[in-house]
Amino acid sequence: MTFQSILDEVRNNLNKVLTEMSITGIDFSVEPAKSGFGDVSSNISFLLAKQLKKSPRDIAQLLSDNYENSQHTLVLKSEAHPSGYLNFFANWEKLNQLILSESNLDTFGFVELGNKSTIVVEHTSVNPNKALHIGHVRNIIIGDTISRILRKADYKVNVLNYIDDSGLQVADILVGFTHFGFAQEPPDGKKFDHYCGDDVYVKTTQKYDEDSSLEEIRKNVLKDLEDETSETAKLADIVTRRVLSNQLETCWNLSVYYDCINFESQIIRSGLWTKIFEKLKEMKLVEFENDGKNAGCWVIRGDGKEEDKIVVRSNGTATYIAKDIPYAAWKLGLLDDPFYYEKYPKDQPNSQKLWQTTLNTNGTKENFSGSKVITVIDSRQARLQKIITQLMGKFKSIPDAYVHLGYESVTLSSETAKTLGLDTDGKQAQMSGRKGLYVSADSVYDLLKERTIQETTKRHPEIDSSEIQQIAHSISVGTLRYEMIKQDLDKIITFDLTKSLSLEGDTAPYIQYSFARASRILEKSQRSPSIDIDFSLLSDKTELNLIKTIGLFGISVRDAANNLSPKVVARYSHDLAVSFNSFYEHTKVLGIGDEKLENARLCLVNSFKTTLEKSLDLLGIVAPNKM
RNA sequence: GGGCCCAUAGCUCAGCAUGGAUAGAGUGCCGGACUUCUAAUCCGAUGGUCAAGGGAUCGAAGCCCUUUGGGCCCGCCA
Repeated sequence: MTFQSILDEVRNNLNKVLTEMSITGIDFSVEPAKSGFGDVSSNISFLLAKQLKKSPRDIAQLLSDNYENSQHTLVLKSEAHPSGYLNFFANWEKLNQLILSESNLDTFGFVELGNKSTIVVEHTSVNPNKALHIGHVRNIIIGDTISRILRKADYKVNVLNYIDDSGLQVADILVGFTHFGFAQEPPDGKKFDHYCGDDVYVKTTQKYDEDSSLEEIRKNVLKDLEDETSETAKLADIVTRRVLSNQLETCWNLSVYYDCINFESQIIRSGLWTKIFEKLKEMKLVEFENDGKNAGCWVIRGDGKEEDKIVVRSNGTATYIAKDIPYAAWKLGLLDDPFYYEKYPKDQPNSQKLWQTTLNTNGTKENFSGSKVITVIDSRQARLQKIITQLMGKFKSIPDAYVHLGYESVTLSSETAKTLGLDTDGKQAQMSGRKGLYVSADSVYDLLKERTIQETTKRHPEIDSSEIQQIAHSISVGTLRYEMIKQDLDKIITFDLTKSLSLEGDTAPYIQYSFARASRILEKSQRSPSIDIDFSLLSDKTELNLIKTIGLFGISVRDAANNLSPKVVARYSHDLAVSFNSFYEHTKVLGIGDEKLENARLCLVNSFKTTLEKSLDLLGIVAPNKM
């Protein structure tokens, strides 16, 4: 695996050197060097200092001398740095060849971590009573990116979207339709999901605040939802599926795809809860309270000072968390699967098969469970997810079989909140579906698209409008996705409408632009680059740095997959673009009057282009050839 | 009252898992580079008590403890 090869060589040789010195059990690092310190660095001397009673500097020198005797192919020389680090310099002629030829393989960047094991990634799972807002976008982009990375890391990934079609939020819009006279058709071409969220949901919940007696209606509707033969349930089915269809359009537009859609109503009707409840009782994971404040309830004991969690109320009904438990167990394949599966009525744009659960026995049997499960939900649900994780840990012996991948929420900047009519006194504001305080995913996309169409048209007046549309789409999706993924999961994103339209600096367009530049060089060269070149011709600092960065792709993928950290790939893509832009500004490729050198550089440009394409693909971002 | 997360340049963030070299980007401000493979770019300058204090270590932005400031969670709601 490219740059990994030289790391492996160094590690092996250092181990041999240690063996010769009769030293064992040292867990030293071998990693890509910081710039200015050779190509590979090891901290080995620091770790030996105490044992050998010498300064790290002297040890580095000793190791370096011994290292010179070992067989090396990719390493040119070692060097003891006065700081104590042991640095290695690569034989770039060989490493160039290795990296550039491997980068042309389809499997470049593929890492063997999952060994083809199955892993479930659940994300999106937005209540089907509203359109996706910018906070949901963070969820779906994290989930989708993680799925793509895990596939590249040799996992078979099943992507699920859980639809809570029988919850309170759905009940609320049903109340709006059945009791407050909201028309079932949205006005003048408004998307149905937007209509439900912006109008029906917001205005219906407003009425509860004004008149608390309406709560009774709400409760009855919620109760009716559980009975599939009721008129309420039938209407709910029509409404939620229509909203879901609109939500999926938004997701698909952002290049987010799924394998299977699960409906909460079916989980309830399947009787899975009863089965898992019996199991929980058997395993004494739930206990019946005879007295105290939770008398008559079944509870899960809290950890330490934490409160007990009620799973079954004293009236015998199950609480919210009780719906999550069977679903989690189902995802892990711990229960006999009660579902049948049918094709979702619409095809996904990428033609990936999309299934949905059904209780109708006409469906087929499929398997969407996994030996591991990753559930992407924002960290406000950390407490409930912790309980689920602990329960699943009791059922399944594999460590970390159930992982809650949490992330901080997206808030609105005070300026953006102000445009929505909320004065926050300079503070950021939490979004709220009920209050109608949110920025929809579709509207952000539309604004970005408008902006990028303008920008692209200005730069390329010669391009026809359908191509402009396509380019603007790629840039808009890229920009939105990149903004949602480039920072760590535990950082709050303060969304600002104006700032989100920035297309410069650490953004997707910056990265995409470097791709377009490379494409144009290759296009103008009018030939396909050959790998049969003299690799020693690529010796300029910017060339070597670009090759090195290309070679680090696999290490990046592994790091991202191991740590479930999508931003690692975002940063890698950016680093790669920076390396290329620096190369581009300093080195000419075409028209330099030296065909061999031109060939070599074309080969490098081509490697860069295919590597960036693969890297961006993990982020769900497409780079246009022109922009 | 209990629990989780955050704090690094004016602003937004990397680096922290696995301690070691001159703590890096972007953005902003200032100054340069388009008759050149696309300036959505590049080069330079400016900018740091790594929130504070303590501890362990030869060595801390990173590990441990405490404190401060900010965000979130803790219903027989979902």
